[in-house]
Amino acid sequence: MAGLADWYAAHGRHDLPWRATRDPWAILVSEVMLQQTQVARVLDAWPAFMAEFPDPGTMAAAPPGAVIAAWGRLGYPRRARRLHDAAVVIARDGWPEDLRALPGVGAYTAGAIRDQVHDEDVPAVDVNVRRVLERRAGRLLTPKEADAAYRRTGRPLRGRDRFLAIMDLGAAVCRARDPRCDGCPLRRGCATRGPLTGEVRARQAPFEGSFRQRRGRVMARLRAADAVAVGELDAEALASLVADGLAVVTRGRAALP
DNA sequence: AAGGCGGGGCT
DNA sequence: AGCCCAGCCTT
Repeated sequence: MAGLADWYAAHGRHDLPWRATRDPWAILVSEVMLQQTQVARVLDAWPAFMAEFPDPGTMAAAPPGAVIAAWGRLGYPRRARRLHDAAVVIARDGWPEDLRALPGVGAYTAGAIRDQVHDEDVPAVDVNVRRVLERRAGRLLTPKEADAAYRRTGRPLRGRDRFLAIMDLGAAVCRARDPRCDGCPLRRGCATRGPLTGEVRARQAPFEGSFRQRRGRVMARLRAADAVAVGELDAEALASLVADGLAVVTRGRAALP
């Protein structure tokens, strides 16, 4: 069986448009969009979004609401709000040494950007990478253990290629459901060769009828119009959006900030 | 450590 | 009718 490097060369997602650039802004946008959102949906949204906000200065000069509107139905609109906040920071101060100083950028996203932009070789463990590492190890891993396992995986790949190869393997082969172990380049040395016993994921409450759905409906109204009479909207959901900086209310009318 | 936060595609 | 998704932030 060929190694991970050969598998990645043949089966990696080399078609994804944000992989064709090393522009940190373009990659930051893609990573934030990809937080808890499938690749296929980001693929639909990223090009037009980048055309509207090609650099941090352009986004910083726009009101947050323009970014929230452009975010569309990607979900978790607070990501759009934080991305605008990040753009303001970058436009004013430049890129911080520690990317986690940017709103909406945590340990994973910071590592993913460093790997992809500068070809650094730092662990970036998302749900896909974690699944690969834990199944290979045969047990659940703490964050520190996962970082150590990451460094032992995929050699001689390093940096950007190591990150993307493990990521793609997790998405296409070492899948959450129905893993395709027969075609896995890491089969040799894998402890489980299948789902890990006790591999559980926090289950989310049903969306139908939820407060999240109510918030989403108000967001959709605000995206579609310049302003909406407060009386037409779900008051609790609107208050929650205002608290998150996703809506403003002036003189009885609600709008994007 | 746990809970909140969209929305859609796939089974 | 669930399951799962390139997480992050607050409590």
